[in-house]
Amino acid sequence: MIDPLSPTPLYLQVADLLAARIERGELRPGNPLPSESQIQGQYDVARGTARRAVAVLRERGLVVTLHARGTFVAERPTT
Amino acid sequence: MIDPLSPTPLYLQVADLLAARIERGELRPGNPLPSESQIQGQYDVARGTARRAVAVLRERGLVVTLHARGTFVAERPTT
DNA sequence: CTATATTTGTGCGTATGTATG
DNA sequence: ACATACATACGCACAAATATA
Repeated sequence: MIDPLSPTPLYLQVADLLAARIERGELRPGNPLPSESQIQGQYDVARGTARRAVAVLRERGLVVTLHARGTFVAERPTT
Repeated sequence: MIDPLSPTPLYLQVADLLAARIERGELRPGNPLPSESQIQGQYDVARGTARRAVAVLRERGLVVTLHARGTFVAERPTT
């Protein structure tokens, strides 16, 4: 899954794993993403790394984050 | 403003720019300094460079840093 | 209304690795 | 060998907003 020795940064590896779950339809629009704390535990990374991974998905427009509520899979535009 | 080609290290250039803002009264005693992240963005340097710049100001007694709170312009001694 | 737990947001502290001059 | 500078990644502490008992 995650390779700490890979030249690919951990936060990118985590981001890609989460993105894959979304594209696979395992996480559907409106569904909550795992919390930072859960990502931390599931992938055994620091919270900062989990946060950065989610930030990548946000920049890609895949998810939307609400303060103190969570991060959710973005609704895809109707087109 | 900042010259990456200058023989003067970046962290010193940044420190001097911040010190100038303090001496100019633009940043007053008690006011928060820009965060490391903000310095990073404003001067387009790495976080380590921003940190080191702030460290210089701390050594000069211009600012005080509180863990997990921030860095603040030092209150000038009454003399 | 109060208290607690959860989750995101922010800021500093530290260590490691890489590259350059 | 050394100093500078970048990036990544770990951690701690606290604030702010939300949800729930």
